[in-house]
Amino acid sequence: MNESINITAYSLLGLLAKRPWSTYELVAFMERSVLNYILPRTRSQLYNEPKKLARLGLAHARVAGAGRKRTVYSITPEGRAALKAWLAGPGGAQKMEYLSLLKLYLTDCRDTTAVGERLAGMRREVLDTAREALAQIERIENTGVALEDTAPMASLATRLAVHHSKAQLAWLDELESYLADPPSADAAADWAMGHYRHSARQLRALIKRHGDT
Amino acid sequence: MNESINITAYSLLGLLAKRPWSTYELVAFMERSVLNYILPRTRSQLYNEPKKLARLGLAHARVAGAGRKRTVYSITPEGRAALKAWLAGPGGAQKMEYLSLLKLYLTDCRDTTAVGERLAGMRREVLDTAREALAQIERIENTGVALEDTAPMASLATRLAVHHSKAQLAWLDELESYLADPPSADAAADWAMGHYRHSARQLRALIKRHGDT
DNA sequence: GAGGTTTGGTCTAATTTGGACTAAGTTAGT
DNA sequence: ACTAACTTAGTCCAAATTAGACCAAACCTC
Repeated sequence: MNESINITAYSLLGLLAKRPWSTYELVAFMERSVLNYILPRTRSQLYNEPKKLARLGLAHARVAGAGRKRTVYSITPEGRAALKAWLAGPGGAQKMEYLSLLKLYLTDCRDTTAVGERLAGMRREVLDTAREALAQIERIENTGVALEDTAPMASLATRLAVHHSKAQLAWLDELESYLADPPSADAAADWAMGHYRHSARQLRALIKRHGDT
Repeated sequence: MNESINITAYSLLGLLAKRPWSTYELVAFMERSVLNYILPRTRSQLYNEPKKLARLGLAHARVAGAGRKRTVYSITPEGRAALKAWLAGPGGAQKMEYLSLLKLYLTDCRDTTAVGERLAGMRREVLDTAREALAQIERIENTGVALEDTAPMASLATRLAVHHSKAQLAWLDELESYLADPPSADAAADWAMGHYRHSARQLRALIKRHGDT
């Protein structure tokens, strides 16, 4: 019954290390800040984890309530210690799940109509993501950073989203050329091989240039 | 008790549409091909889903076994219909989870040692991912595409991984400049604002250039 | 013929999600 | 002053998913 503390709980603890938050604020921040990009979590979990932190003595819960219930959490010294230990530990590569790409992968590549539609849909999705990121930034610019997101780190994390959007759009542009000139049925294997060789070359160059360890 | 068919099951169905596979082959492919990048799933689920497909009549299971047990699945006409309907449906933006970045986000930005170590770790992770992708490509090049991964789509999906690695490394290079010249405590807010404005400008340009719908 | 590796899986607890549900305060219109 | 609609601030639970330990047969090597 030894409750263990998971990634979600640690990240909430990380926010509590900066100041006390009500659960609602924590949830709103996790959903609306760049954290939603780095660690998307459902509401129900976000509401559960602070309770666990309190049970474990890593945070202190105080029901501050004129009228409506509203629980405010603050970090304890034990919490700070646990957070510090966790932050010192190793990270982990990013994992992604990309349903549209999966569907593209599984559609018959000779069905150029379906492929074209999927590509258009993916472009829309990427642009929507970009627009959302932009809206987030504009919210921060209008209200002043300090309001929700004081750390310089947040602005750096946001830059990753920008680089990602750019990469994604560049890739989509590349794919458009597929539609413009799809390989014939018997040349498909060679065509794919050409792309693999191109990818391999680029990867080798990247590894060489950046990995002088 | 109406079993529903999930994304994992659909993607396995998509593979079965190409040819019959044994469960083991399906698992190996999901783990070692670019699908592991698009839809990472655990072994236990990958072993469970084909059974469900069989129960629902979307696939047909045949125990082909000289000696050892080995179940081979093939798609049924109902399976093909279900797959087609699913593929025609909408996709979904990519979701990611990036533990290292989360930790970077939560570390105190004035602790340049910790930040530096985290950045170095992230670079290692990205390079490892790139090396793995390269190894995958080389496996395909050596054995011939046809063996496991016949679709041209696979080579295009792989290109996304390349674009992603490139973007990630460019971002890391940008972050290095943080270490070289960290903002002073009282200039931190302005410094972050500068980055936000830069991001906003780039996002607006991207949206304008690519989103002429 | 002993030991290690690969093949081909099963099983379980714990985690996580998705989504329905509540209930109180707040705002806008009549 | 009354009420409808919306936002805030959550709870609850079944179902999906993961992590990872476990198992056993077949193969390879010495």
